[in-house]
Amino acid sequence: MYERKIQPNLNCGLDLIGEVLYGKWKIRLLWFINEGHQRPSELQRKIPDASRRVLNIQLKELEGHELVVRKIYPVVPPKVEYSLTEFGKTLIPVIAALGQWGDEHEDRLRDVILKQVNATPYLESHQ
Amino acid sequence: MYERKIQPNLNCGLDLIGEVLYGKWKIRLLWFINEGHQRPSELQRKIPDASRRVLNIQLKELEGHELVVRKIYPVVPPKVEYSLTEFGKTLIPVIAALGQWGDEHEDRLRDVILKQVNATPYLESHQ
DNA sequence: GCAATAGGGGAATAATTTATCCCTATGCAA
DNA sequence: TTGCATAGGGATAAATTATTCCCCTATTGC
Repeated sequence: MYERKIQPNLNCGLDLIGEVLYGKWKIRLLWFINEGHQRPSELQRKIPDASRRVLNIQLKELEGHELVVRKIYPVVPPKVEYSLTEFGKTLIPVIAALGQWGDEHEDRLRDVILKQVNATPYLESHQ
Repeated sequence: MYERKIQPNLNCGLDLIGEVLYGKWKIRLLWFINEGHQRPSELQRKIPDASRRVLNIQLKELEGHELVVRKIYPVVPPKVEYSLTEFGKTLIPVIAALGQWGDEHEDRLRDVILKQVNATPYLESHQ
């Protein structure tokens, strides 16, 4: 794993939640696990843009932060299931609030985001 | 500015809100601006761990996403004030929910975060 | 023996984000 | 005249995060 060089800020609630929620796919992982998609391969299918590797890494971090638990079934081929801990479940309403705000302002958000992204002239075929 | 090479995902509300809220200091900027700390130098004092530069950059992005507006007073020395747009204000309850969850679980969070951080043996004095 | 399956890990590299350093400009105070 | 406060930008380095590629486990079925 990567060795942090800059100590995290842990001053206020926002710092703290940031520490456990940052990571490109973490929120979605929590969401899908909550929806019942518990096996790694399932999660991967739900989040095809992420590589298998990152999902594993982020799941491990979520586990370390006690938001999910990993249950291993001693069968062959191996079977693993993730589920939310009680602690992790308390995050669901918060994530729901985030998603709801995003959904409510979907059009506007898409608009301003794309405006930013396209602000700098398109480069392409750089080689 | 940095030229994105990977297109952002804009599929669901969570993707969208992620795009505008990611950035180490953005949430806190929005929060403090909402609290009435509107001038850049004030924001810097409230967030001493961030460099002046990053705050400027992230404020600019927030402005580009139409969450804040920047008002310039033509005086010397220059005076600038940021404030939330109506759109930005709609985010405040969401941020409050994040902060509240963090505050409620403060002790436990600090605990699991530090456990993770210190999991890998302390390196230090590497040179 | 070999492929398929399901879940993971290591190393190297690419992408992205933050931090550092230094520079511009104005008017006022010491 | 030097220094300070205010606001901001460019270039570059460093830190962090994510992606890619390849390898390993063990069993069942051909």
